[in-house]
Amino acid sequence: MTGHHTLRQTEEAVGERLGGLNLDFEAMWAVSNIYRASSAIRNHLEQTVLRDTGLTWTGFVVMWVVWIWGESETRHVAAEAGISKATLTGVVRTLESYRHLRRTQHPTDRRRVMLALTPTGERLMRELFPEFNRQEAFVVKELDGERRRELAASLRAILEHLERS
Amino acid sequence: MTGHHTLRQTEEAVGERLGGLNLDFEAMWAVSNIYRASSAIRNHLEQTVLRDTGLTWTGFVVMWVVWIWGESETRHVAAEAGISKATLTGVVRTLESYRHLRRTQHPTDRRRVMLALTPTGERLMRELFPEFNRQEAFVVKELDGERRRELAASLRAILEHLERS
DNA sequence: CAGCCTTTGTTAGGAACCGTACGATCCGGT
DNA sequence: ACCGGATCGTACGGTTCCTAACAAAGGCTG
Repeated sequence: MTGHHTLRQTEEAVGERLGGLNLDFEAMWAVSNIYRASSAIRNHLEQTVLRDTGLTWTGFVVMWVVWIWGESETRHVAAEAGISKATLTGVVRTLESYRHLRRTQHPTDRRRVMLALTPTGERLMRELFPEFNRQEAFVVKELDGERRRELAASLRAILEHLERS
Repeated sequence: MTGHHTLRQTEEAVGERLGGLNLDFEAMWAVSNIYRASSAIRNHLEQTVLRDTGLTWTGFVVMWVVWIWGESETRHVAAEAGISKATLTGVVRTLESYRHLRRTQHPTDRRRVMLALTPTGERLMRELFPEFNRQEAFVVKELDGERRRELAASLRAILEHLERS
């Protein structure tokens, strides 16, 4: 699970290797730590909450989006889940085979496909999500409320900036 | 690229849908924003820096690790890059076919495989990385130095906490 | 030095993932 | 009504990514 090197050792190695170059190290560490943290968190949640559910990470995220928003068009779900439409097609096929999700008709546009949870899927999310949130809380346990809000706000600023560009 | 909903709309929908439950919303937004930001940043860097290089994101990360650390054993590279050994096998095969990377023998243990950049790979990283770093700086442009450091520090705390557990 | 346990990287199979191309459908102008 | 362009979800091909099973090599204990 944990790598051979600590984060501090990596930072030292980078300093030695790139010390001569004119780089923005603060940006570098902010960005690379976002990526590292994201991977580590995803791994943690997969190993704890999702381990025995038969759901993949992406499958869970898709279920979550449909749960929060209710019956939705596929393109919204794909955008919200952060995956492409093409990927969603495959994921939905898997979730449909588990009877967690069903595809329904758009009321007026016959090209579009809507997604909705089945009663089974609804029950699954109702059972799973509290545990998921407990593990989310575990992940940020070392940060007090103020730092959690600050973290979320900084990330939101990055997201909004990238969306605008 | 940008979803149909804004982050704020999502937060409202979650509030309506989950308002009744006893959840840690601050943890939830911190964690989900880490994941969203990570995806958005990876997309941005793929579209800008990596677009015309023939490198995938993971390929670049593997190259980066070998570049920083020098000749390394595969298991270290996999851990540092955040991928499994099995995945690394495939990625290395690709990078080897591009002549960016080569596999060498471990001095004493014949099971182990070492990875090193070729001169071509070395030159590629030297050319690519400054541009990569420029785009990293663009990503965090909206955050001042203090908030960048604070962001990196909070993420480091999360990473160290997860590593310990 | 023989037997067993551990550790190594690879392979195999399946899901996720993307860009691209496509057929189906919708819509605006005529 | 029709025809052009825009938009929809899906099929396809290729890569990434994982887990599980594996063979090869090392290391330990007797």
